[in-house]
Amino acid sequence: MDNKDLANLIFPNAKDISYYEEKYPERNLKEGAVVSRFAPSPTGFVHIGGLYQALVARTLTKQTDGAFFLRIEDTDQKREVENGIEGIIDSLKDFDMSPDEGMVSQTEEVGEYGPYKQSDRKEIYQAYAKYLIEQGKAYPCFCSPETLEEIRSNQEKAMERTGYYGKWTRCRRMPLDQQIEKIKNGEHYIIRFKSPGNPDKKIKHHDVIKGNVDFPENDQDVVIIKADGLPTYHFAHAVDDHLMRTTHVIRSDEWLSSVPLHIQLFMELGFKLPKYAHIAPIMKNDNGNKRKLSKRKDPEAAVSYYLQEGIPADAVKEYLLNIANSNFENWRRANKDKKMEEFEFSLNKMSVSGALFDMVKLLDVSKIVISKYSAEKVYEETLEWAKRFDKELESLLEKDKDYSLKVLGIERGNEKPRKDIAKWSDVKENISYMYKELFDNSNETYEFQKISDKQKVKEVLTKYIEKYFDINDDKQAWFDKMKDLSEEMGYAREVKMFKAEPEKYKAHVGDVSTVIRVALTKRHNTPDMYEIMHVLGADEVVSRLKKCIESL
RNA sequence: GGCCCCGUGGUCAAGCGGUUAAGACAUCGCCCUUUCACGGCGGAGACAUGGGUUCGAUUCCCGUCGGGGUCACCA
Repeated sequence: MDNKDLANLIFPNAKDISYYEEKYPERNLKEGAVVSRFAPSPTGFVHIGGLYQALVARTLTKQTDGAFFLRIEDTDQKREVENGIEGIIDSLKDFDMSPDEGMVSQTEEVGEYGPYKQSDRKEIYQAYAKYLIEQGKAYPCFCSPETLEEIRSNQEKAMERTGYYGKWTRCRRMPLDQQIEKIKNGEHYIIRFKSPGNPDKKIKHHDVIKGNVDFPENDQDVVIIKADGLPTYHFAHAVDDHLMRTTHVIRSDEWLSSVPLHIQLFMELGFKLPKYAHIAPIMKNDNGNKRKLSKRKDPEAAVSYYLQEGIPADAVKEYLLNIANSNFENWRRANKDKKMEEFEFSLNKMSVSGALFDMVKLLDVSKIVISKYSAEKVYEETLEWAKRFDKELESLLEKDKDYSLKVLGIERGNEKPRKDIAKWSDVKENISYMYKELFDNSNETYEFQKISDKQKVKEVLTKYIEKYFDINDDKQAWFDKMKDLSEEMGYAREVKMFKAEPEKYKAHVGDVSTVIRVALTKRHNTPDMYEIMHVLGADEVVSRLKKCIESL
């Protein structure tokens, strides 16, 4: 009787690990190619932090002609959510970040290193667990949850570290025949790793992001195969990332403290250790305290939130890239028209501690991204958003596409485009006055500013219609007439003149144009009025101005 | 509590023993031949703290304080 008999008793059908080692050979990639992955659990929506990790991993693999795959970590079936996998795949697609290999739907996958869903890899984990048992590096543990609880409370009483380790273990040194007998008797058990570690010794580890970190060696006999036959995270990580030939494990820094365990697992399994990059999570300020963005409390934790709000995926990615490598911003300013993929991303420039999520900054990034879009692109994107979230806007845009393109094209496509759209949900409010039906039915009122005396307003508008308005004027002529009108009314034709002698003039050309602007749009803030008039057309301009006069 | 990580303006951050301590967002002025925006110029605003080491510390070491992570048959 030896460990081999025990291993055979526990996993009689498991293959020899050499089968898998041959089946999943080293990838044939060029020197320096990064193989990395996004490995979420299908337990709900994709978290912005998950997208962040995926973006970092994917960017790196793209940059080095490596491979980026999606692995589904569904070893905890209790927490699994319906259509969880589809949700993840769709979210990645929404952000144009689909993986090169891995799951492509709830049940299908592509790639040579699968299965990419852990629950489909049961036999693989068992083969490696069997291997460990044969080597005497893992053992069956018969402790019940109650026993474990008892151990824990004893440890607490004795003021010692909690866990299943060293002298506290019950099954670690159980004689072989006793183990076999218990199994034959049908007792329940799980498989534990027999840790060779000594916590008095330190291990040095270099993390690509965190730098050098020293830890005591792991001495916990963690469970590697659970009662349901599925592996725990730690074991699955070691087996999968080895067999899938991952070069860089890029994950959230909550895993940093299990690195000693993972290193040990890789060593005992005879695997080559991948590089680790532990990313600090994106935080939120909560009453002066930092905390992780929470799925429960923060709507902005879900990536779907950004799409709902109408923030372009590109903007979210640029913002995230900004957090990841702060020199991205400078690069972006210097390379306005390049694709963000051309930015040379660097893992070790990533911040060691977690950044606070800044919606204001995101929106600023988004404004810049959108300002560079053509009218067509804005039209298409807004329409796509409206189809899902704003039916009224959808029909408004579709009713007269050419007109909508003109509206969205105002002050766009030039050197200094406007930056007043941060998200698609801003668009309707932004352009509604340009649509006759919305303008006519709006309950906004005419709010005049400096020149607000009814008689004066009426005079400005009447004179403008009768004497100065001509849709065929070029911009300079149009503006000169605005000045002429100001002068005729006794106001300053130049702002400078007004500033020099405010008492003499009472108002200036800007105030006059504001009167016309308000009459035309009921707004104080609008893009260039000359362009607006041209998009509206002469008839509509005159009709709006007359309507305003009547209302006075 | 044990172990580990972190601490530069409101936020994101450069900096790596000698700097007027960058830059971006936000904020406040001013300017830019109409408003707003864009753009330009300028202002205010920071090295958590106490000890060392050093001719000299934001940079190195230790303590304190503060923040975060982790200690499951969850990932």
